[in-house]
Amino acid sequence: MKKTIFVFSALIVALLALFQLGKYSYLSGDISIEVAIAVVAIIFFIIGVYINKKTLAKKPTTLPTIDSKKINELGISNREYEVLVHISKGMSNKEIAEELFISESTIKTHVSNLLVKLDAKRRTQAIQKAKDLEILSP
Amino acid sequence: MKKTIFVFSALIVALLALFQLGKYSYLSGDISIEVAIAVVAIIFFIIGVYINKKTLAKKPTTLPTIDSKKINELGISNREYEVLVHISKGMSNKEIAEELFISESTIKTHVSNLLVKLDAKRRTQAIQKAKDLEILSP
DNA sequence: TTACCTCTCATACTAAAGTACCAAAATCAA
DNA sequence: TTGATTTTGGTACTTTAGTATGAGAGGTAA
Repeated sequence: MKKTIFVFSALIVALLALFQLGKYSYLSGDISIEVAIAVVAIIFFIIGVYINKKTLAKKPTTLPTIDSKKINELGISNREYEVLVHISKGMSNKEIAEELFISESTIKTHVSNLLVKLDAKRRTQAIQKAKDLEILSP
Repeated sequence: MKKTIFVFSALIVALLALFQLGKYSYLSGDISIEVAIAVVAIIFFIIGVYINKKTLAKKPTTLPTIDSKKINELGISNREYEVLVHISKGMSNKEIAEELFISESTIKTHVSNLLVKLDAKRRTQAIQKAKDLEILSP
């Protein structure tokens, strides 16, 4: 909002400056009206494009939020979440174990706990539910 | 691209028209130069905003496209794809079999074929690859 | 220190998942 | 109708996944 006010203030100032330029060129005849208008047109066209780009750039609030509140609400621990992420990448328990330098048994424990906490019967279902709960990026 | 050319052509025409308007107002003195410039500024500002909105509106090419070309390229049949969709929902082979009114053996066959065609070792990996290939909605 | 939680690991078992190989219907294009 | 492809199904087997249970190590708050 503050930026918007600032930008429009700048626009007004620019307009006033151009008025003076217009009067000057009109009186002196140094600059043709065509050129002045063309310059004004180009400048404001660019300003229009720029402002809109700034505005729309922020707009995509299409929540790519990898929320952490629900993770705590579900009682999912750090390690468990880490395992969950690896599962969603399509890794096997063995591969995850090697990746995290712990035994496959431990992974199985984490997975079992995850399934309970996510109320899922399978790891594939856990992936789905986790994404629905926005604790995993789609 | 064609539209871009069209728009800029229109812009040029508009500029030329404004030149004439400028000359006319200059000669007749009916319209002050300040007003003319202000009008030009506003018009082109709006044009700039409009064009940019059009451009950026298409930009979010966040293809929610459930593409079908790659499905054929990978040699995935209709039934196999149907099974793939159910897998991505987190369903077990047995559940898919009941859903599609066919035996679990058949599902296993389809899944095996899918894994080969998607170059995956596990169903979870198949889900990931399928989404990367944009044959499954994220 | 006790109580509690997280992380770790193991064993033993059940249940899915996946592979390999084969083969009979069904579908479809030539 | 022939030939190719898809869909279906089975058996037998191997491999992951997942459950149940128990337990030790380390950190933390009461």
